[in-house]
Amino acid sequence: MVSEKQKNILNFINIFIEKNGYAPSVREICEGVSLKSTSTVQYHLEKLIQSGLLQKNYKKSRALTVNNHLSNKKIPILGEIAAGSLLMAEENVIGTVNYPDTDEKSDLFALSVSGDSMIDEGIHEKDLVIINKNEPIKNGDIGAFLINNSEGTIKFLKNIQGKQYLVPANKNYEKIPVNENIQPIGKVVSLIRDM
Amino acid sequence: MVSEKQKNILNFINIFIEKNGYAPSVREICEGVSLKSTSTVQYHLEKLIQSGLLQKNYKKSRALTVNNHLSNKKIPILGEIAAGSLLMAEENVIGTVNYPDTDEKSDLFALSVSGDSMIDEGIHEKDLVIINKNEPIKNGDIGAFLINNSEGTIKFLKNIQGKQYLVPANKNYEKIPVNENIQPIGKVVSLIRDM
DNA sequence: TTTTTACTCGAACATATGTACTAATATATA
DNA sequence: TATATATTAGTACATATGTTCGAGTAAAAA
Repeated sequence: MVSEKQKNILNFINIFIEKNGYAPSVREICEGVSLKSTSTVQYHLEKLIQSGLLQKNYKKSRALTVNNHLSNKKIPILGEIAAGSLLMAEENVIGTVNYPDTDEKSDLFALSVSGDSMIDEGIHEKDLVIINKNEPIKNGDIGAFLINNSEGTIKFLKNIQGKQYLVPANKNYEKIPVNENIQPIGKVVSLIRDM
Repeated sequence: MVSEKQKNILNFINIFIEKNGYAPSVREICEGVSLKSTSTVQYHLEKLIQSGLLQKNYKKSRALTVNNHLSNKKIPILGEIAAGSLLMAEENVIGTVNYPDTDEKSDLFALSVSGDSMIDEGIHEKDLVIINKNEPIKNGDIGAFLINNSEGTIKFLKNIQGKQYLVPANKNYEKIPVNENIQPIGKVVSLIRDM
């Protein structure tokens, strides 16, 4: 599907971006891969776009983006979960954190932990938990949940005598039966603590 | 030094790059920060370059690079600390982890936690602790130490009645007086747990 | 053989884009 | 008050750059 020349071009673009921090122009690609005509490069760029390996923006200079699937994602940190919505509205994003993720299907975000309901699991206040919205919360997992469309929380999901509960890791808190007021957000897949 | 407008522009450039994968043109910055003249943007860009916050390439389109000192480092994970040496010999590296680091002077590595001596501080077995060899361990800090040139451990460093001790966060373990057999390695600056 | 496909080139075009120059305004400083 | 500094705007220019078109070559397929 993609020829050697096209791989060559893609590689050149990758290296160029890594080195310079911005994409090469069509003419710079010409030089870089020993082609004399800009239209030849244009031709190959089209092929690469068709193959889904590259993205281009019509008439915009140096507006190439390589679809590197193994990249380090910048994921948003949400201050609190918006009432009535699981959407990550722009105004709720209080920062971003770099997180290495191999899985394209994952939909990650980070939450800053408030409270001590999971202290016995070593999840402290102000810890950053990474949540994957596309990973189901199974029995025994720690997940993020939205209660009454207003409050976000981190709890164990546990099946006790046929009923599901949100179980804290702190004896001072009660377990919460799962009902229609509780929406699962995603599984907690990682924890980051800065000291 | 840098005005609000300049911070505003830098922020816009950052967000733009993050969103699109390439830098904005001067005119796109105009729109983005509500300025009507390209020369005004040019003026502010010059200021930002003088401040060392931005890099530009003469006459090249969209060739802006932001000097984010917040780069993502790949740091080595050590399985165990080599006997008789604090050096990170290649053969001890069992992997790498991506970690966003602000400080260029820092010398970071990661250790996989073994044992439960710090469980009450929420540091679990198999957690990854990030250690900065160039950051001194102060009283009350959690640090990494090498005992008898053979065993690496994570403990509190605490000053008790004029003497220094390595203090575990687990009642089942005793505190260890600091003597010549104990070498400080570096401060524990972060913790990563995958679940 | 003819036809198709892949690749390349050259030249020209249109414009997106960086740059330069002048002027105006406001605010601070002497 | 006069002077300097910071900021903005408008206009125009030069060119860097993406795009288009036509044509040629070589190899593979029919």
